[in-house]
Amino acid sequence: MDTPPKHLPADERRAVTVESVVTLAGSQNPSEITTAAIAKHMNLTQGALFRHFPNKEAIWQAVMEWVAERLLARIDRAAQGIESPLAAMEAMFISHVEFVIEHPGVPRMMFGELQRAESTPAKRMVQTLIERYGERLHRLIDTGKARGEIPASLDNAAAATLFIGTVQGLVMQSMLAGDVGRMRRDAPLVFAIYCRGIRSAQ
Amino acid sequence: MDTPPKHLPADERRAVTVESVVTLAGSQNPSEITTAAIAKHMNLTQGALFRHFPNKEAIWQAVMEWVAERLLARIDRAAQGIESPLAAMEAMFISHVEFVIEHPGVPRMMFGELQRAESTPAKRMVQTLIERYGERLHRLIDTGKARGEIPASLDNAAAATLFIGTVQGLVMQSMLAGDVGRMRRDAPLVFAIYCRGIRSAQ
DNA sequence: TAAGATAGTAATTGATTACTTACTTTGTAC
DNA sequence: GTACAAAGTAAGTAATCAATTACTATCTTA
Repeated sequence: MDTPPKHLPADERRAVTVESVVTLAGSQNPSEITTAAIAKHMNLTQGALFRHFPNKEAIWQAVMEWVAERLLARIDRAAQGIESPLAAMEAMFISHVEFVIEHPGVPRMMFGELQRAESTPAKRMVQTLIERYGERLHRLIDTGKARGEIPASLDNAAAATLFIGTVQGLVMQSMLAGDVGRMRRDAPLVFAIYCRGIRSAQ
Repeated sequence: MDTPPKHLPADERRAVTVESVVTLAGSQNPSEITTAAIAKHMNLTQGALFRHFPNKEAIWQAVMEWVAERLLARIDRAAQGIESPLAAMEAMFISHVEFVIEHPGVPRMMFGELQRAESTPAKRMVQTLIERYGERLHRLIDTGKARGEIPASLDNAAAATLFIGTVQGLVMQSMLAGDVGRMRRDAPLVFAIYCRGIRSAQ
């Protein structure tokens, strides 16, 4: 047992905090994660958190920054070097699903933030994340059209919406079943339907 | 101004309560709807709510029962009398979207309940709602296969998952944009892609 | 090694929330 | 019209939560 040191530098403590929240969100409703629960999970007193974050909102902002950074890096890496846009989209899809399987709290947190009425920093971070995700999809679809893999008549925005919705449908089914592993099995089947939908002419 | 009577029969008061929650969820995070907010919205004191519901959980249960009943009735009515299964699915899709436009709080509440870790009565109600929704889709897809509209090779479960995910994708885009109305415009475009996906052979 | 900065603890605070209680008003049946 | 039940009010209560405070332990560096 190498117990972690009691005192951590501020940036490391912030990183540990973010990871704790991501972990906790994997097994409970994100809106019910208290600062006390976060502190307990990292063997810290509740008040100590506020040495590193001005308030709870700032914790959530940091968490969503972590998510945006990691997820975009993951799908970019997955699509990298794949010539066919449709194949690249499939790689993005699968890697996104794998990311969610590793971090089941992520979709929970994203839904939770989007539901918020006020425009919090965390919510804005989710919004720009999905914006950037959409940009990547738009580029791939355009390339697909140029290469003749995708009919020019396809509505880009609808195709991008459906792509993200497809991931969400999988996530929701797994939340219902309480079994994230089945996403891995279902993902290729569901993507196959999506793929035929955007490939075939109107 | 015909002010509503101060004293309502218990069942009417419960109905008003449910409608208040649905309305409030349209403009704020469901998990942040307090009993005080519900009472204020219906010009009642907070304590009076507990004359009609044993606790807050019971209020949420009643709300989700309302949602399940209304939504299933709506999509059943939409699909009724339509011979072609694909056309029936489109009618279901559109009517579901219309339902969400009328009650933008509904998807918020459903997401919120599904995220809950514990198995509350409200969460179970959402689960059976989606189960029953899935049964209807399965039946339509089977009929479509029998009639030759849909290839027999199609994976029923994946197609059902994607159908629901498609609605969710639309909902999420509208939550992002803060504009439910655009769902009405995008719905036919997105469904067209889905439809080609399940219609075309592998 | 002394001193200042950094990171931690433990206890407390004020606000909020679901729920309760004692009492009052309103509708209705005889 | 009176009695009784149903429905509502107003003022609580205990619990929970984010944030603060006063103090302590631990690093770092001159």
